[in-house]
Amino acid sequence: MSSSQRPAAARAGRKRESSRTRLISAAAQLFQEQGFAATGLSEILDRAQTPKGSLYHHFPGGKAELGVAAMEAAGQVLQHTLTSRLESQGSAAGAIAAFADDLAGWLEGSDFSRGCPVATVALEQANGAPDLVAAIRGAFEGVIDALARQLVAEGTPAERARRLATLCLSTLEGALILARTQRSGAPVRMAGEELVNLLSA
Amino acid sequence: MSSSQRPAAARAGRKRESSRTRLISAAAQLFQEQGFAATGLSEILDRAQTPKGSLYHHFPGGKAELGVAAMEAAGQVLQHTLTSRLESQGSAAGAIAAFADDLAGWLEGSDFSRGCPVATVALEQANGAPDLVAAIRGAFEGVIDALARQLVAEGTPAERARRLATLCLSTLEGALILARTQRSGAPVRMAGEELVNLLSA
DNA sequence: CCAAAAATAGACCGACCGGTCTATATAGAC
DNA sequence: GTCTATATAGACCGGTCGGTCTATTTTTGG
Repeated sequence: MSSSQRPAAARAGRKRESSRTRLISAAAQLFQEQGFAATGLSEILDRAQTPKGSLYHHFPGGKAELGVAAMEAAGQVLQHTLTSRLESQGSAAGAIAAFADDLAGWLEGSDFSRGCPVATVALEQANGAPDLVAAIRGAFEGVIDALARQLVAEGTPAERARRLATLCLSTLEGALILARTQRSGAPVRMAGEELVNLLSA
Repeated sequence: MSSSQRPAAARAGRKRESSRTRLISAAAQLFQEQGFAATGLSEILDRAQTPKGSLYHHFPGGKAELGVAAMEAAGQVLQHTLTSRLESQGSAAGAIAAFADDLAGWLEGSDFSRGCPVATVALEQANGAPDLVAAIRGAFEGVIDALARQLVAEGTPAERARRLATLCLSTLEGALILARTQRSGAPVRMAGEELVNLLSA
C-alpha cells in the first residue's frame, strides 16, 4: 500500500519535512475544505509548493492514491486527538466534551472551512474507488473503537459500548455539517453537551 | 429567484412533466449521490433526456442556478417526508422513528447511493456560492422547525425544543454518513432508536 | 569521488468541463 | 392562419482537468 512508497529519508527518520508529506497534508486540507472532486491537482501542487513530477514520483497512482493517503492521515489525526483526550480526561464523557470543543475550535479557527477531515470525501466518494472508501471506513472505525474501548473499561457491556460510540460519532459528524452551513460552532458544542448527558446516565 | 423562471405550462398547472422538472430531479439525484462538483452537465443532461439548450433556457445561470433549484427541491422532499410522519404518528418520538426508517430504507433501496439529498453538497459547497449555501441552510432549517414545532406542541419549552430538534437532525445526518461508508442501514436505525429514547425521557 | 538511485522540474497531451450561440421546432394568442 | 413566445437542439469554444514523458538536479552508497 502507501507505506511501501515511503522514501529512504522518511524511513531514516530525520531531515526536514519531505515533499511527500507536504503533498499529503496539502491534499488532506483541500479535500477537507472542498472535497475530492472539486480539488484540482494544480491547487494541491500550489499549496504543497511541489512540481507535478514529485507527485507522480511519490504517488504513481496519481490523485486516487494521494486521496487514500490523505484520508489515512486525516483518520490518524482524528484518532490521535480523541485518544489524547481520553487519556487526559480519564472518562468517555469528559473526552467527548473535550473532543467536541476541539472540533468546534477547529471549525471556528478556520472560518468554518474545516469540519471533519474525512466526512466530505466520505459522502461524495461513497460509491467511488474501493480503497478510498476502505481508508475512510478505517478512519471512522478507529475513532469508534477508541471510544468504545474506554466505555468498556468503564463497565459498559461491549455491544452497548459500540452502539454508544457509533452514536457519539454520528452526532458529532452531523453537527459539523449543520455548523458549517450555519457558520456557527453552536451545533457542535450543543451536541457535545447532550452526549455528555447521555454518557453520564 | 428560481420561481420567476417557472414557465407558463407549470403556472397553468397542467401538461406532462416539463423538461425543467426533469432537469431539477435529475440534478438533485446526481448531486445527492456524488456531489455538485463531481457531477458534469452532460451527466445531468443524459439522465434528464434533455438537450443543453433547454437547460440554459430554463436556468440562464447554468449549473449554479440548477444547483440552487435542486437543493430547494431536495429540502422540500425532506421536509414533506418528516411532516407527513409527524401527522401520521402524532408524536415527535414516533415521527423520528418513522423518519429514520424512511432514511434507512432510501439508503438500502438505492444500494447505499442516496443518503441525505442535501448533506453531500452542504459539505463540499459550504464555502461556495452564497445562494446555494442559503438554499441548503433553508432546507435544514425547515426540518428543524417542523420537528421543534411538534415538540413545543407536546409541552417542551421553545428553546429546549430547538436544541432537541437540532440534535435529532445532527444525529441522523451523521448516521447517514457512517451508513453510506459502511454500506449498512444499521447506524441510521440505531440512531433513530436512541433518539426515541431521548425524546421519550 | 563517482556511479546509481531518488527526487524535482515542467512542457505537453487528449479528454472533458461549463458556457455561448445560432438555427429550428412547437405552442398559444388573436 | 399567422405571428410571436417559448422551448428544443446541438455544434462549437476556450479553459482546465488528470496524466505522461523526458530532462535535469540532488542525494546516497561504495
